[in-house]
Amino acid sequence: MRQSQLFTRIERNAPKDEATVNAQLLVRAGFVSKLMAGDYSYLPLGLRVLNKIENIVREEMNAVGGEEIKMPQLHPKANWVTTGGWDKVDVLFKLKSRTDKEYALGQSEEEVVTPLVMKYVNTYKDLPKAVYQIHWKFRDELRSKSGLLRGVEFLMKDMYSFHADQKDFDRFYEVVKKAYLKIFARLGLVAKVTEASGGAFSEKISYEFMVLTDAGEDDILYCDACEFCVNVEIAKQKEGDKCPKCGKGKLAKARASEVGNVFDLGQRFVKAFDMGFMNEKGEKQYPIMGCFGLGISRVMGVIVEKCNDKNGILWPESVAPFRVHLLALNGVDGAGVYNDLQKAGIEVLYDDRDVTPGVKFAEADLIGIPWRAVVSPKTGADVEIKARSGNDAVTMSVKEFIKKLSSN
RNA sequence: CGGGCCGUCGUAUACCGGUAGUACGCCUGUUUUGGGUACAGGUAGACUGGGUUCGAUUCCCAGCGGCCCGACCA
Repeated sequence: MRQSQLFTRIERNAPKDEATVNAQLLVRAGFVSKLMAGDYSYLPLGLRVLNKIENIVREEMNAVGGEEIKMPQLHPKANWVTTGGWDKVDVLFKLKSRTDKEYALGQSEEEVVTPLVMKYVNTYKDLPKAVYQIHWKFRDELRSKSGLLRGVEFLMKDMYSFHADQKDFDRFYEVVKKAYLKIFARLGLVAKVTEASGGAFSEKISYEFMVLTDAGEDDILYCDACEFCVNVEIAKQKEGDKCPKCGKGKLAKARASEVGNVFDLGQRFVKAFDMGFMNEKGEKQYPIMGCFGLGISRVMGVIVEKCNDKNGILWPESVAPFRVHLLALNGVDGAGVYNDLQKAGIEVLYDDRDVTPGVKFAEADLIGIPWRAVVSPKTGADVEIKARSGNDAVTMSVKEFIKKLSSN
């Protein structure tokens, strides 16, 4: 893409009403624009990042057998009354039609997915099933905050699974847990699997996937020797205590942001809708249901919180809006290099604007594309390459650069 | 929702009870050309509604909006 075509522009000053790093950098660089507190437009650069995160999640959900669907965001009141959520879920947005019919905006989709999937589940032979969607969620938060980290409208992957028995749910949980850890690794994040409360609708503990960052809203205790990690809201231990799991390590306290979670929903929802299946003996039984959430837009904010320096963002290659930022300096035409890179299947943002080199360098650092390629009177037919994360620039032919990128 | 702070060109800021200045941006021209080049000219602003006052962008009240802390976040 030619940068001159972007309708957005980089701001030199950070917006005064954004305090978190993710909001400041993403707004300044033109990835997102705030419509109101907790609600952002995703602009061309930002949407590319969001789509990349989404696709990584989609690949891994497909790999564990999830079937992608898209459910309505506008829900009839009746489904929420059936489960009791209409009165109990505080964050539920409720609205009325002009004929006084009442609706809810989806903040999670058990009320829709349960009757939907169970319509097709008649016997144990139809189980297990896992369906998911990647869709916008609405939550009537009392206070949105921290840029993309807590919005009233946010993009979430939510998968729902149905199992004939607890054992099968436990098996699937382990499968998804591995998939989640793989997803976060691909996104350049380290997530800790954290024991947490199951919330009002599940008596069991849930597991949260936490990324350590001061911009987060959760406090966790984690073992410095093993994988034990617990949300302080249910922790029986305190900072400095011995790890209850391995007995060797000590528990450290940290701030974290919840990027994913897993709930064992038990039979609550299927019972509420009275939707069961027939077991081998011909008896009616209710499945065990699981819910697996992953906040796509929040992940985007968390990545920026983790990957930045004083000059701007450093996107991991897997989610960067483009792989290469081509800067044409001092009147040199970079179109040839641009075409060569594109022909090689490399995503390029080509800064073809008529601005001074300093501006291009500064804005390239802010946008944070992993590779910077410069063509100028100095480089001749070659390109000068620098990683956003590094300090050293090297000059090579376009061919060599393409080779280098394809070997990475 | 409780508490705090705040609302001035597109962005960031300044001053002021007698209606606003600066920087960046943007437009025009010259200049410059490897880390936000320099100069000149131009463009553009007091959230809304009440009140006090001869006069309000400034003071007071309300509304709307934003940020932060807390609570909340099946």
